[in-house]
Amino acid sequence: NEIGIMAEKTKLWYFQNFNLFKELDAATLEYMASVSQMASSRKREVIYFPEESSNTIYMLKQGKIKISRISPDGQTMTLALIGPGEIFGESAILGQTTHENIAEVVEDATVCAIDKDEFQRLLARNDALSRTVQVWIGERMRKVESKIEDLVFKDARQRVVSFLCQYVRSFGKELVDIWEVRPFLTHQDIAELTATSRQTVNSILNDLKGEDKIDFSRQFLRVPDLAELESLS
Amino acid sequence: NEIGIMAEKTKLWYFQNFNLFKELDAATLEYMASVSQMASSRKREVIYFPEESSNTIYMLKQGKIKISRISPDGQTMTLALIGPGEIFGESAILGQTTHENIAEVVEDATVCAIDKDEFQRLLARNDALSRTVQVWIGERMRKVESKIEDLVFKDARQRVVSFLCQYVRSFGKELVDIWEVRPFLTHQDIAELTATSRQTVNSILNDLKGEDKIDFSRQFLRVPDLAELESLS
DNA sequence: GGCAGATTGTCATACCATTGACAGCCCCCG
DNA sequence: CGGGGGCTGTCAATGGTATGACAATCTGCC
Repeated sequence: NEIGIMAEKTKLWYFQNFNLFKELDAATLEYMASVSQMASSRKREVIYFPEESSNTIYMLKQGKIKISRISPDGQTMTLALIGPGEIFGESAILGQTTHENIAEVVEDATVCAIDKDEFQRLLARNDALSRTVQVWIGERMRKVESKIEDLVFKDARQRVVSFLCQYVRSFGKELVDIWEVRPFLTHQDIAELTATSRQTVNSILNDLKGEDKIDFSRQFLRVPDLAELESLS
Repeated sequence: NEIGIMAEKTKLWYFQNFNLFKELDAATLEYMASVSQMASSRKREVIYFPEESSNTIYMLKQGKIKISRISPDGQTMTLALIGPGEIFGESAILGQTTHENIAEVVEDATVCAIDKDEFQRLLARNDALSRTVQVWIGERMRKVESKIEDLVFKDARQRVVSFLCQYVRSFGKELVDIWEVRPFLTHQDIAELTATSRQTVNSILNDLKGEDKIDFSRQFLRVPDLAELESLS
């Protein structure tokens, strides 16, 4: 990893703008800045591997991270995409001693790392933070459960549509009634996120383009009517 | 629900034997007993429905509960089976205001209910409990993620086998090298737990019986060599 | 500016598992 | 003790999706 140690002030500034920590007092933020480490990673770098011991909590300042698993025979599935302002590696504070997932950078990232024991101590001392983290874990749980629901109840097309909507909502911008995200993912990435095959993603995407539900190139994805698209999932 | 209010002493005794609360001090246990309510429910009763507001944490003393979801067109899938000593309805402390799942009794149960705010207060005051609950949430997260893994990587047979192993390990007893659980579930139940169809479960189960990997009737399930069975999943 | 590697497009084939339909069985309840 | 509702067994038909193969296209890099 290409580690760049940042000045305390920069880190503090980052924390102040971290939406998860909005309600924390200045002293706590300063303390967090002092015990954490900030680093930059480029696309395709891996933050942690399965089996690695998990003793760090990560906070993503910018970029995108994907959390995935690989089966014994090499198939890959992606559990989640992490965006700016989100935490990952949370299994460390949830009693797991080793990682079961792989965290890989998909878009050049700035990541802040904090030791899990240090974080535990903060949690114990700070009720507001503790509550915030609880809610955030709940959010993660909700997402994972709804992923199961999608896998069981929906077919490939609905899963892809459902993913596109979430993707646009999480990472896109609304510009005069049209939602846009950039850069767009490869079909392979989407296949791993939706538990389908590359070829299936390709044909679904082109069908949707033919129906004018979406427009895309390798650089961007645009959705003229997000509500309409969501109704298809 | 057939509610039987129990004497404080009985409730206290229950908590002392609740494995999640092993490390708590006597005063905390007494307090919990005083603010909680114990009730009995019979098979097929529902503890909570989707959309219902979630403001209670439940602890299961005896029996079995299934946590499931129903799709708009009526298909059912089961996320988890809860056994004695486990908590459910945890979404309440994870910031969800309403339930998304349905909790249904599958084997006559004794359930202890505690208000979520009361529980939050306990968590804030008691670090040991807080940590215990964190770890337990982590365990739940691990199970849910591994359910996704099964759905994506494994075929129907492997999923059923994998479920049988978990089921036997969680709810069975080892008697002279043979594992046994009773009562056994219906094929429909297993289908909902493994995201397959009733007919598929039936044929897989009979195949396994033919290969002498398992033995079962409507009353029981026996596994002569659990390690061997596990190797098939 | 052009070439190599990655990505996208398209098709035919194969197959796992769902669906529906129906017969037989068990077990409980009247 | 007999009937009926739920559960189990079995089969044929169907279909959604994976897979493999290959061509066309793009993109970044030398």
